[in-house]
Amino acid sequence: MAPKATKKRSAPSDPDGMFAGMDVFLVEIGVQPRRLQIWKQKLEQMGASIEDRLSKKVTHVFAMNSEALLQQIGRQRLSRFKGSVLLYQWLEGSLSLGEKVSEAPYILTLESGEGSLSNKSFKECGSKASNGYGSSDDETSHHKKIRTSPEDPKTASTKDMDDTVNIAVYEERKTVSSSDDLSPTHSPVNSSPTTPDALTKTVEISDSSLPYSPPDQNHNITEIFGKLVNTYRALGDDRRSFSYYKAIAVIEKLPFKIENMDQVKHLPAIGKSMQDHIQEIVSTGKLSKLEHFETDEKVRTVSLFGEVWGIGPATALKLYDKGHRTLDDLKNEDSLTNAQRLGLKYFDDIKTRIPRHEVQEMEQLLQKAAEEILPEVVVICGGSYRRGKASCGDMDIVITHPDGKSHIGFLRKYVKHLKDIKFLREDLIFSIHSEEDTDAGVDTYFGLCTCPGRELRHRIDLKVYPRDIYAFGLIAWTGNDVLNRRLRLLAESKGYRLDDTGLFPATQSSSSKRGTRAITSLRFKTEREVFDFLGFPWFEPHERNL
DNA sequence: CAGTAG
DNA sequence: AGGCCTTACTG
DNA sequence: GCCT
Repeated sequence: MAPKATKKRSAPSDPDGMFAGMDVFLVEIGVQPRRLQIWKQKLEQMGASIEDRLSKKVTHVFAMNSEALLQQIGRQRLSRFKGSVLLYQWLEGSLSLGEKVSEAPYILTLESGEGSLSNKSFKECGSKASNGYGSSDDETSHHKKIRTSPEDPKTASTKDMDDTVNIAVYEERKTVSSSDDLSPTHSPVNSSPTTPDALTKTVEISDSSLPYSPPDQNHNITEIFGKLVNTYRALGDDRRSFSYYKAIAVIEKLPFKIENMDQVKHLPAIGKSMQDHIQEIVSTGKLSKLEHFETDEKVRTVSLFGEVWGIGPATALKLYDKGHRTLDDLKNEDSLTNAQRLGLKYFDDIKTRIPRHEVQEMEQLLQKAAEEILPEVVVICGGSYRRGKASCGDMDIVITHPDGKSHIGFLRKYVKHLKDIKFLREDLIFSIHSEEDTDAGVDTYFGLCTCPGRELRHRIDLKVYPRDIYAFGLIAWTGNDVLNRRLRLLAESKGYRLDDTGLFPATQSSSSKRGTRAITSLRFKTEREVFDFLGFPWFEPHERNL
């Protein structure tokens, strides 16, 4: 019939997206073009439509600050506008949370000047490294637990470094096009031998061109909450830990410094307890609850023990109850497993972050060694390395083979060889699954390795994927965990289940029966195809530090 | 099976 | 009141 | 811990 269906939208907007029904007008003054483009794209993809002028249908106006707002629209026309006038931070907050946040804190008014006020101070705080609790931290990526140590003063500086590099990489992103998949020999995104000079320079640029950047005005609060995240995690209370983790994400996005409780009353993830805590921190500067934790010998000891690879909350508590108080004590404990003993022996080694250039060196070694055993094999270092970080807590190596079958049995030979050349030093876990039956099995090895010529132990994971589900493995092990979670939730909302082994139609029986492994994943060759299928905007690996 | 890891 | 991640190995 |  009527060919009215003009479906020419390249990026299919999702009518059920979180911005559905919104008609937005964007004040472009003071917005970095790239950032603007990203926002436009996301708005449209999540159901909003963008107007080029402030027409009647417009429901939302976004601006960087009140100056830009006035400059573009003018007081009169503005006073006639009945919709919401918000800071772009609302967008940021909603995107990072995956759902619309309350508009109240982001409302931009000319009278109160709240927006312009906070905007002023943006310049001062500039591009302060956004402290990444859990998520943006790269200790590990994936859909893992919340494991970080924001309180560790020793790692503080490296965090800053990480973010710095990200900004630098951001600049040269366009040039790096292929991030993907089945292309042997040539490594993906590693190329960023940024010099210190280049770094500082880039930072300065971004300082002036990103006047909004990460606010981080409530660092006092997020810092304390971050410590609670780790503490509860160490105690085995993952749920509670996660709550603080989510609260941090919300608070970090706020464009103002919290002073009275009304500003925080209706924020998502902030309930009664959080409000009380914020109240106490704002008025006293500290949180007695945390102080208590930090002086409690039991909590401190259990936390420490839990940092040993292989020791979790339960074991840590047992060890404490046995009377152990220091890591030295544990060395004489014979109930420890092999892996735990190794974790203990190389405790400091494993905690030592690996400079990017060393990871690069090892990745090349790994690629070369792999090809000697199996030509055409694809070896990519994922994790925080692939996301462009300046240093990495460990290495996540994702492997496949383009012919779809010769990956089988590869890992055994590979590991043996890597041991022969003294690259791999100690084993933690070795699980072979591909050699068995019909499984779309992933072979996995966890162990310790050393950089050539050195003795310092690093954690390394080797994972071999069948070609057909390789893209999923690559996505999952590149992370970060926030991105993975969003992908997973998006898939879920569209009736699928996503994990590192594939994308499956959501059959309810998927959880019921065990033997029914026959459910096969949808096939995608590249990461981008997966993103596209899910209707998720494409993120280059270095853009996945959410 | 509990505990742990990613 | 009950969900908030899933899956596989170690011992 | 928060949220439905």
